Amino acid sequence: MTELDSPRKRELLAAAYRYVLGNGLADLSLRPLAREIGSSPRVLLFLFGSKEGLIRALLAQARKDELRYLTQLRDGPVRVTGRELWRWLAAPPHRALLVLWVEGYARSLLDDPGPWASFGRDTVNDWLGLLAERQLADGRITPEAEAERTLLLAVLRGALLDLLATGDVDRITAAVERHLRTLPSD
Amino acid sequence: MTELDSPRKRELLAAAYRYVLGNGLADLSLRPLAREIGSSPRVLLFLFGSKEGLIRALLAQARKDELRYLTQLRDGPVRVTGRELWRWLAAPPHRALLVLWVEGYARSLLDDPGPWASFGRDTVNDWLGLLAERQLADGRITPEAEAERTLLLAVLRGALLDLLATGDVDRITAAVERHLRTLPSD
DNA sequence: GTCGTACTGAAACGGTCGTTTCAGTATGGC
DNA sequence: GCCATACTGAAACGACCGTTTCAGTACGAC
Repeated sequence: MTELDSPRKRELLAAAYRYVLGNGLADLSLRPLAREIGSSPRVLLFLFGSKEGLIRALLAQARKDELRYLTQLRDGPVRVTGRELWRWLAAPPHRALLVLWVEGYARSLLDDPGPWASFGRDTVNDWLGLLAERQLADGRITPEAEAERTLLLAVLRGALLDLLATGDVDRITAAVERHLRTLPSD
Repeated sequence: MTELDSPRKRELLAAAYRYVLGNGLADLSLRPLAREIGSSPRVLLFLFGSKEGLIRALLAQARKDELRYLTQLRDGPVRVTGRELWRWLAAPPHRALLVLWVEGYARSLLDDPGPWASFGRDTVNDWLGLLAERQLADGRITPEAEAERTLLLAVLRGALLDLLATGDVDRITAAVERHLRTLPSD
């Protein structure tokens, strides 16, 4: 029952992840993927058990990428954290990851059970948890803190959706900034 | 080149739309769909030209559903409009439509060209346009109005994402309300 | 009655899918 | 040398896909 990774598995997962960032998960199929990353359907199934197992591994990787960034954020007041989060979300190199994120999120709303099942809820909790820590560090444990962080998360997610569809960085950044100014700064 | 609808086409589109609201668009396939709505792949292709044509018609229907609601909103200050929009988004009967909406949005970020292509951008503009009208009616044409409506849209969309994944109506409604209170009320 | 338009059924076509079968190779420990 | 472990290639399997072919039926117009 061990799910431990072999070196080859890690290597192919990384390559598949790169492929998926460019091509999306929706129409992923083993033969084209394998061809592109120098492998074969046979090997992918051997290493990941099934296509579903591979997708699970890919989504876990996406969530890990996201979490790795979140946990390395410097401490600071919520307003500053929010600003840094938005800078990260709006950075062009992260575009592909975030499109993949939206795709996983959308699928998770309908595919229950399945490899996508808890993806949406999980990322909501990841982010809310991070923001809650920041609020605690600020000494803010008022009952309004939950609404505050839920709202900030909504602003960031909603702005991200807008950005991914329209690309209007300036318009959307101004809107995010408008909200950040209502937050405690220290 | 006429795209005019025949009665039978309208009828089958309505049935297919009902089916898709329950089953999602991602794995839609003609045979199961046709079986469920009492038709056949042959007829669907005859009427819609191709599967892509059918999907286009379904997405147009979803956007029409949404717009029909938006345009029948009573006039009023932005704060009230925002509150009514959230009430609509959070209403359980609209859940299926909104999940479909997210699915279309996600696909539109990657499927260019294709039936999904402009879905995301279109709905952003639908909503921003509506909010701009409300602001004008309030006599607000300040340069900050654009940031205000972009922010309100982000709040609503982000809150919707949260709601669809977690179902925590109370927590999220409190967050939305928190933002609405910062808006002009008359 | 004949014609055009709208719709339909059954079956097949070529293709892709995830997965399996069977047969390997390469490597390192003993 | 031997054996287990890790990985791989080629080919096939059965299922399902969107689409096409061919052959209709129903019906109102004239």
